[in-house]
Amino acid sequence: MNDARPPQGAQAALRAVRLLKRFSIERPEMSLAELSKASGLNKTTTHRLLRALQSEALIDRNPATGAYCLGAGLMALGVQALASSDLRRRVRPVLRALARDSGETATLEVPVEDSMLILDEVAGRHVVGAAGNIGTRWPIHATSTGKAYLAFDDGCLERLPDKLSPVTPKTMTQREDFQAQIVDIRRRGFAMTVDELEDGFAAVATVIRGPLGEVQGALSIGGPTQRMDAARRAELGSVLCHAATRLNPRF
Amino acid sequence: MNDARPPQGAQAALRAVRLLKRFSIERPEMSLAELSKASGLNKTTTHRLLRALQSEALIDRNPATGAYCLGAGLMALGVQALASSDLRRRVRPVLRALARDSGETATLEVPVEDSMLILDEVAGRHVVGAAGNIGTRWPIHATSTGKAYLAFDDGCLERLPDKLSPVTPKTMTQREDFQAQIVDIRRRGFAMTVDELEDGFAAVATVIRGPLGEVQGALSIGGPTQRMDAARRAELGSVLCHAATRLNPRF
DNA sequence: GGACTTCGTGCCATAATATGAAACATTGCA
DNA sequence: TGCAATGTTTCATATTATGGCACGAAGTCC
Repeated sequence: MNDARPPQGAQAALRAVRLLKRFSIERPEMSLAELSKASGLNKTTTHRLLRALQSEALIDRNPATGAYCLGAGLMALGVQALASSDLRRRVRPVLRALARDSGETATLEVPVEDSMLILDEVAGRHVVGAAGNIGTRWPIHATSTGKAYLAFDDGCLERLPDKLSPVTPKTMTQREDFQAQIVDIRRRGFAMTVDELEDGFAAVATVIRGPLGEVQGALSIGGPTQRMDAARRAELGSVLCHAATRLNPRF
Repeated sequence: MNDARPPQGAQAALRAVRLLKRFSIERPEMSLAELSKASGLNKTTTHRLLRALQSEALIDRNPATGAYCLGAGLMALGVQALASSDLRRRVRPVLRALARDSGETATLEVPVEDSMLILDEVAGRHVVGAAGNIGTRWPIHATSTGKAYLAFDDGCLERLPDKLSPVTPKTMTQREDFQAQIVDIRRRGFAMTVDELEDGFAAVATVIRGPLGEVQGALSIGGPTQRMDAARRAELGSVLCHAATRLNPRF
């Protein structure tokens, strides 16, 4: 939906944002040199941008090591963003119902860059893989929600990186394979992954649409592959589509 | 702790960040003209920055109205920031214990700009005012945690805005009043507010220190003023100080 | 139904702004 | 003690961001 055309005349702002995005769970703290090298920016430039971000509390420093890390201001902005989106609030009760009725874990996800971000999650009855995964991001091509986006959101294919790295042996890595699946997904109304994101994990997903028919997010139900045979996937997929339809303000 | 010296040579980045901060709960969506006026930036400049932010998914647009709002990328960054700070993880069990033992609500807060941000919260036994306040921000001068910061974090006084607007009739609004309190707070080891943030609400708070003695955050216990007479406040304050000490890695 | 306002967007000359090489100050390591 | 790596500051340069202006579209008021 929201394509990202290459802007111009805001290089510094872009660079600053990209610096922030360099941080990850694996690397929550980075030195100036690391950041500079990783982002390809001059050391001085990096330093100046970081200083600016720090003055706005988006960047903090470990007082012991002097390393840079994400700051409290970002937490505030993130929470603000979460609170602002009424999507989460609207979908919350639906997630509960889905989790209750299916016994599996239900999630609400949106695309960010080339991955799917878990916005909200309600664990199912079965206590298997369910954990606080809110905020986790998975490759778009290895998730059921990602596939749903690819099938139903025009222009989402551009989000797919050129190189599709496999997460499990079953992960789809050829762009052509998607073309075939997309037809099925559109006809069926929902997407699925089986052992493609994690071995032993399967999920079904579909998209939520807004008043103008634009895609606002994706719902999924997922659980152990054993419990998710073809018949059950079809059943859950149908439940999912029904829920998504009721979330559409046009109905 | 982290003072914000005026940076230079990163104007564009700063302006972009400040645009993001213009959004609030009351105004989750704004038009270009509004943002431009509110931030004092030229319309063209505002537009260019917003475009850049949008391309990075920090800004999104309401497809129906075309209004700007905070984007999913910010949620991702915010969650990332929350996950990165091990502060929350470390303090979580302590909050639980505090809430359990006292029956009141315990929070973990950090300063952002001129307010205190609730990073985490565990509701007490009594179901009174406890709600999902994580992400809420309160004026630094009207909160117990804010006072604790003012007393124990050098240079935090600079965070105090010149004009201290009263939140309730009891809110302290004179800078001089703080000077007197700060001495008491330092000797006592914890700060308190009674009916200053909300009528009928009282709380005690103290700070958590890191390995170098630097202030990392603030803990609070709060509840209805009726239950929080002077004796109980002293008792809870003592409990709080004990908990804060145990959180210090030097012990 | 036409004149007017307000909105987002594109263009472009200007100079203010951000840039990066180099040098400096500190700290940790050999 | 010397070496290497770090974060930090300075400064001349031109790249980059700026904002005035103009355009098309959508909405509003007579």
